[in-house]
Amino acid sequence: MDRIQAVRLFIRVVDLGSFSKAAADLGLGQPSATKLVAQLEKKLGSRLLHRSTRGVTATEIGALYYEKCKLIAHHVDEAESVAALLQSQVQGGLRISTSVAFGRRVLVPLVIRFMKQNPKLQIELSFEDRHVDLVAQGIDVAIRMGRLADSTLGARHLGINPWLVVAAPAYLAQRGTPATPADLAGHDALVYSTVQGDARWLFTGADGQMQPTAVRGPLRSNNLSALLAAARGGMGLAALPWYVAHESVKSGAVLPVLADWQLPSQEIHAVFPSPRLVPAKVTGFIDWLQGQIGERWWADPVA
Amino acid sequence: MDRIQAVRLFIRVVDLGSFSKAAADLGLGQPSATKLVAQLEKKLGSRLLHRSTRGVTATEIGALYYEKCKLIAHHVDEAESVAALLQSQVQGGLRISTSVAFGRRVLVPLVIRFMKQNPKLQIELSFEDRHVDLVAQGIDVAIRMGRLADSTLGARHLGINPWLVVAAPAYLAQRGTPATPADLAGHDALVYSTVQGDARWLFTGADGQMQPTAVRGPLRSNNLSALLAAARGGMGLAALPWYVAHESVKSGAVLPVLADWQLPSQEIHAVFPSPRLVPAKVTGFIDWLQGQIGERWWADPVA
DNA sequence: TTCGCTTATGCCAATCTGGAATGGACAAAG
DNA sequence: CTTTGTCCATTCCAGATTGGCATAAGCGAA
Repeated sequence: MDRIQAVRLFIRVVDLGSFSKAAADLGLGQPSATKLVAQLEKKLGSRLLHRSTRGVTATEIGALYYEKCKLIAHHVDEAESVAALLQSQVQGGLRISTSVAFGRRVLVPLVIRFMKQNPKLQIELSFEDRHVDLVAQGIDVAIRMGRLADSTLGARHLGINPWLVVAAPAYLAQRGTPATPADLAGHDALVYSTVQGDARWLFTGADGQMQPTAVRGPLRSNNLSALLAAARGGMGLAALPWYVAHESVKSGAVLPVLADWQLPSQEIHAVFPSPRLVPAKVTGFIDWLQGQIGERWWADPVA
Repeated sequence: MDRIQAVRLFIRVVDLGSFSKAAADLGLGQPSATKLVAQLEKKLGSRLLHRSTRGVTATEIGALYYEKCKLIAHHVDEAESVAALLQSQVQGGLRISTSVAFGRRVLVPLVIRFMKQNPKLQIELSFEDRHVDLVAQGIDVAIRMGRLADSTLGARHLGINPWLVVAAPAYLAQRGTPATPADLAGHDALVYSTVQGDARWLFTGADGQMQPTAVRGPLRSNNLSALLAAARGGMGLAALPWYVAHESVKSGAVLPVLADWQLPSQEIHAVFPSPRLVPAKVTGFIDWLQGQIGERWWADPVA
């Protein structure tokens, strides 16, 4: 027995003065209405309606209870609309977690545009390269690179994050330009410790042949901007995401190396707690993000 | 699924931060709690709680909904207490229907005493000798004489209403005092049309022998006081309830006649709509009435 | 009278509930 | 590092409940 529906039914019965009409109004059978109100009365231990064969009228207690019921129904509607409001509109707080480099270079301009379109949204951007616990940290959505860990979290594929190897022209002039991964043995590598912690770059040739290549060099860092700066300074070769290197490549500060060899691309995912019943602000943000990220998003982040 | 209980459960879950504790608090199993809240969320289409293995915390929507839920629970409690209040205390309006003579002579002084003991009670006394429709007229309790009609109404036996035959001493001196019902043939009878519409008095002798006796006379009335007045005026013999005749008998204005012969006593009943779930004000009044009406109530109405 | 509309009730299949047991995950303690 | 304890989610099953159909009965209107 759903007592809230019973309350709603009772209100309609009093309004219409009839079980049958009220039942039809709420889309259930007349016997159900009779039984439901009878149960309500039993629970209250008090008769609410005077039954006659010609209709029903409220008793003294029933009339008072009717007023209270209208209050209850009103508050229930309000409570449901609270949820519906937050559910339907993109508003409230949205906590986003992202990796440092991707967030700083790609996500920040996108988020700023999204904020302008949704003034009611309060965004908190959290930069963390390690994978944080979404639930524990109260994160609504995290943008993550690479393969997803087995998890009960919800996820949406956003795009591909391609990588390349770059070096400064001065470095290449001095140390020569490698033509194959094997040539890297004699070169200095700038290693991104977070992803390439094992100091191996996995190249894929034009024939699809995978070729893991051990690298070593003077710098390891978990900060891609630092690696880019080092590469621009001629400190060695760096394997970087395109979105990090693109500007420097375009300006000529660094040159692509081993362009015929592919580094493994990372998948970009939006991850959020619980795949079911996701708030509209989260799905809205992710949907919008998908629309913004095109095929060559890394070439022009603020397209 | 009882949504009100679900709301109450949700409140406890948020308060205690645990499904298990809240379930134990409300006296149900932990799986039930999990399912109930899950259904609540499904109905709302929005996740209310962040689950972790260490406990639960409210989501943003859940926190807002929690506040609303406390309001709802408060109003529900209030509505139930409204019913309980009217149910437990004798207060509100009490509509009583009674026959004219019994009401005027017996019930009115009793009701006045009852009113003094229950100041919150608003009583409406309706005098009607015919049997009214309790539901249609909004009567809470009716005091009825005689055998009950087959009915779905609730009823309580209050006592016995004995009758007797009286006449004025002057009348008896002039016309003689009848010694047996058969003697009535030569007498004038004052007929109470409501009960004795067929002009027959049903005597029962000391041996238990029933003896219907046809009577006739100069006056028929549906008002017992009028018959008493006529009897006191020497107009004839009247069959009256003891409570009507008692005072006049005591003062000697009329004398009992055929004292060895019994007229059929009427049963006195309190009748009320619907035998189930009777409001406390009704049962309270009837209980009190039963305590007031003793064996010889008709001899001293304001005992 | 007959008709139409109302409420109350018995009955039955389908559904749903609620509890026990299990699994899995995590945190604190040893 | 392992153990232990706690907590949530899921599965499964018996039992209760629901909701609708059909029906009865009462009452007012035509």
